[in-house]
Amino acid sequence: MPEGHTLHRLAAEYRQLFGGEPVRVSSPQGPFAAAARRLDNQALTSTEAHGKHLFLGFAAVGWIHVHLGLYGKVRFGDGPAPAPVGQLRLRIATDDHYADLRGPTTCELISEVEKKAVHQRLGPDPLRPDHTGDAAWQRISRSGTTVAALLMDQKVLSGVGNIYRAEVLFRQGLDPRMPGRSLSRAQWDGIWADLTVLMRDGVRDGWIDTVRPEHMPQAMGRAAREDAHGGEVYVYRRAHQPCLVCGHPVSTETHAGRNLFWCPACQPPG
DNA sequence: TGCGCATGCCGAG
DNA sequence: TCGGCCTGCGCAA
Repeated sequence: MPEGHTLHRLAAEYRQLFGGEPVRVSSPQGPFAAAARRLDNQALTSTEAHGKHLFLGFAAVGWIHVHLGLYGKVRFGDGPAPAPVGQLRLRIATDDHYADLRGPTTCELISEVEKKAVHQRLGPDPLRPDHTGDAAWQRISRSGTTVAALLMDQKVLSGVGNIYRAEVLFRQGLDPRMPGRSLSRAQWDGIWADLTVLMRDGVRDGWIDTVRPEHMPQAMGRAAREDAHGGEVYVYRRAHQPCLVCGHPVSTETHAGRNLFWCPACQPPG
């Protein structure tokens, strides 16, 4: 489930399992093998996430920059790592733990300067305490692009994917197709504040759960509501099903190549 | 068993 | 705006 909360969880888990100590680094297949040899037996000194980007810092060498894309996954395990199976891009291991990275869009060794350049092309991240929504507002308030597209533009705002986009706009009662420039400052502040809450919950829980208790269907047990994305949501992938608040069927359309979901009654135009 | 789709992103046109 | 891509899942056949 690679939206921003996933990467912040990964940064914390890599830090917890491997931080401060020398680690074995290997890349059994693929173009990262030479870089892995340079990192092998170096200490992992820091980890951080910005939006959907993960950075693993080795002070003596540089940073591993990871982007999971749509398919990438990290699996952590206890004990000595088993023999690698299949396409394994990056393994970090000690005698006690291992972490296997598969299928990422990006896994590269970069310098401090290159890392800065990545940060500079990303918008503020609601999960980073040192970020505010101001820079995003500067872009959004002057744009004729839809709010739906702006929220997914990582140069404007980082860490929000299709689920958080759909859910925050529902919770704020905003039509996803309204242009950024017709959003009020108060509405933007509401989006940013709500994203901060929702995404922090996502980091804490490991899944995206956005439905307020008063809207939770009584009949739904925990097992039943944990579907492909993990938690319970208002509109994401609930096309044609009744809105949990008003009962109107949830709408869907392809918008800029991605599936968009909203309730036309709770999120009216204008 | 194989198909289509998916929470992302890029480059070509 | 579209196709492509590194994977994994649910579903139909």
